[in-house]
Amino acid sequence: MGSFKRKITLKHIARELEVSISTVSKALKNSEEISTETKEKIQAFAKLYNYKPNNIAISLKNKRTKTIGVVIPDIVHHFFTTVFRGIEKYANNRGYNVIVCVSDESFDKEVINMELLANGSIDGFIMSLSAETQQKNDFNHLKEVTEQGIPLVLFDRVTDEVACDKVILNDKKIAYEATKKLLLDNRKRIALLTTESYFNVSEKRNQGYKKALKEYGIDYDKRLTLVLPYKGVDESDVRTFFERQQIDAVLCVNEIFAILAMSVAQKMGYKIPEEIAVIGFTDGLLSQYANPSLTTVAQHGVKMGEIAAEMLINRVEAEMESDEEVYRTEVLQATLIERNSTVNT
Amino acid sequence: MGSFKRKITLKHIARELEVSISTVSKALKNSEEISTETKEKIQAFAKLYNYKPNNIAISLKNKRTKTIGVVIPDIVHHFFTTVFRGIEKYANNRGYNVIVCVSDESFDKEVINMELLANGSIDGFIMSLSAETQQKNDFNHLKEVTEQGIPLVLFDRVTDEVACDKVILNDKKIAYEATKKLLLDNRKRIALLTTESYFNVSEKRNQGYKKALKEYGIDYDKRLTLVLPYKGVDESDVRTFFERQQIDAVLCVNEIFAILAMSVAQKMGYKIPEEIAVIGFTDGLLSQYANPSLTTVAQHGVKMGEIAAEMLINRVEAEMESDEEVYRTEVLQATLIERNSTVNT
DNA sequence: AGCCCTTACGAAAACGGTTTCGTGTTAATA
DNA sequence: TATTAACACGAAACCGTTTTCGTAAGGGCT
Repeated sequence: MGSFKRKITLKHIARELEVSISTVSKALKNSEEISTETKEKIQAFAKLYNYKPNNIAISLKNKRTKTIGVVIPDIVHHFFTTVFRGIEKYANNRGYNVIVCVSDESFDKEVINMELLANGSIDGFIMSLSAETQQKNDFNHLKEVTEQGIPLVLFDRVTDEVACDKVILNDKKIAYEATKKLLLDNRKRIALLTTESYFNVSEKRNQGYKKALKEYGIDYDKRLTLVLPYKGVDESDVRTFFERQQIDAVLCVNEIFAILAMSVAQKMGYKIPEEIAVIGFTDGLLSQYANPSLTTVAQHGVKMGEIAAEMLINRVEAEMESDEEVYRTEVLQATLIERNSTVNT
Repeated sequence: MGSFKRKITLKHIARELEVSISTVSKALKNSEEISTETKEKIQAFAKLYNYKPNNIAISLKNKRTKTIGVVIPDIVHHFFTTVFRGIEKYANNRGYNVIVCVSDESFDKEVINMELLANGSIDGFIMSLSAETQQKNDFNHLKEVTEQGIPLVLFDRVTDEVACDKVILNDKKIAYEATKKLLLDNRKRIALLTTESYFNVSEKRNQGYKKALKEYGIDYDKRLTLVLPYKGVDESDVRTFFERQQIDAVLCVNEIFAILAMSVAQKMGYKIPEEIAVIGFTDGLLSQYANPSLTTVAQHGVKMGEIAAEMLINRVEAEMESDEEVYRTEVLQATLIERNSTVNT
């Protein structure tokens, strides 16, 4: 049969009711200009046929799409989905839609996706840098976007090279505190499982770790730091590392490293937390359901997403392009959630 | 200061080069109609000023947005993100963008989101029903969408009430096989941890479970079935259940139930898999990193997403609305991944 | 010289709205 | 009765493209 109720437009209503398109438009907006009688007639008709204005046409007219583009490195990832949830929630409340692109940690995909969206599809970007982008240190695609006047908010994986609003975690401080907690528990040989230093968050966490050590008079021993790839970690690497070094605690820059460390330690016969304490980052399902449950740094992704969305939408709607090129960097306080992979002091 | 490189349009180019807009448009499309000389001039200029056609305008003209709407119940959820990844990957390859809405398991949010997107923003929907929608059994919002001629593909949580393409798992069969595996291992008292039966996937899995039992001459004992809420499970409920029933295996309809069952059983002193074997659904991080690692049903979310996207885009591009109202339901074969929560036979 | 056919381009409509401005009708006022 | 203001509506421009159709200019032909 084909479809019946094809979308109806102003033109259809106008023709049917023998008025002009402008009259219909005004009537539906309840304009004072139109007589009550006509308005009622038009509104009734519109309701009957379930008229809804075409978003695309409105976008074209207003040069506003009411949608924001989110570019993240990975979607199957607790922290990012959590941030996304915050973005989506806040954005929806303010009448915005969210369009997602996944860079897959690839520079090229990031560039392509952004170029695609930057041509009118969205009012602004919220993003977290891909691994490759951080490694290459090439941010021209971001700069181009901002130069075109498209607002941009960076979160978590940010860079100083681009002038825009940012939302980050106080990574250094919380890593410092986590390490301190281990030190207070009289741990002396604290290992650090981290990623390549071009990840600015890892770098910050490393700094916090070192700062705490220093404060407690312990020399940084680089043999206690294990650098792992961000994807596809090999368990045996962790095992070798644990065999070579004597260790009584581990600080990990993410959840997977933590669970892995714990698992390997357990297989080697260590008791957790008695013999080896473990602290991770990201309070995901893994941390909650691990055995023992993981002490971890909660990154408050939802909150971060909400803030990012708020900053972006405010920027978008401050249209008068107030030339207020004063960008803010919002720093969120992470919190340490103590569970059973560390002893409770 | 403000921004320099504001987006340039055909009109700008036309004015600058003193030609008409149509000439510019044609030149940029390399039309034969335009002289080589003029084309080169225009193309050079366009390149110099980094001209990119405005997506919104093109969408309005073509009545095609090249974006698809995805509505899922939850984003912080391994299976859904996995499907999303498949959708995104396939869609991007065919030049489509993806806009996501999360229904949060709420009927109202699902309706609102769909209405918002159905007004021209997208070319078609891919979705999985929210819990509430399944419970209410109200699918008018879906029907309206399809009646408007907007293609729709349902995945995983589907319904017979709506005529459209679907992608599902052979839930019954795989649950049957999982149960059979436990039975072959000589387990006699197999518990089932499931959700309310209005979740059609749970219902199917329950059926598979029962079928296997029957086949092995074991009467279905409803006391061995524990129905849990889909969100916010209370660990003590599981414990009480385990205390009341003697059990030697558990089949769980999702990963969280499985990890929980395992954790409670361990706390009660049971050895896994020797005394109690556990099988879950969804091969996520939890299953992989659990201790012992979880035998689980891999749902092949990426594949499912790809298929859904393919079906949708084909439908969208078959424009001639060939009236071919022949809808397909693609059934994916799930596979059982055997790990250490069951004994290897 | 007159005709016709290319060639190379422009005008205008269309997509579906919003909005400014103009105008015919009626009623109130001088 | 003539002037004017209020009222109710329509015409048209505009957002940025695409595309159809029309046409001026120029060349080749008889």
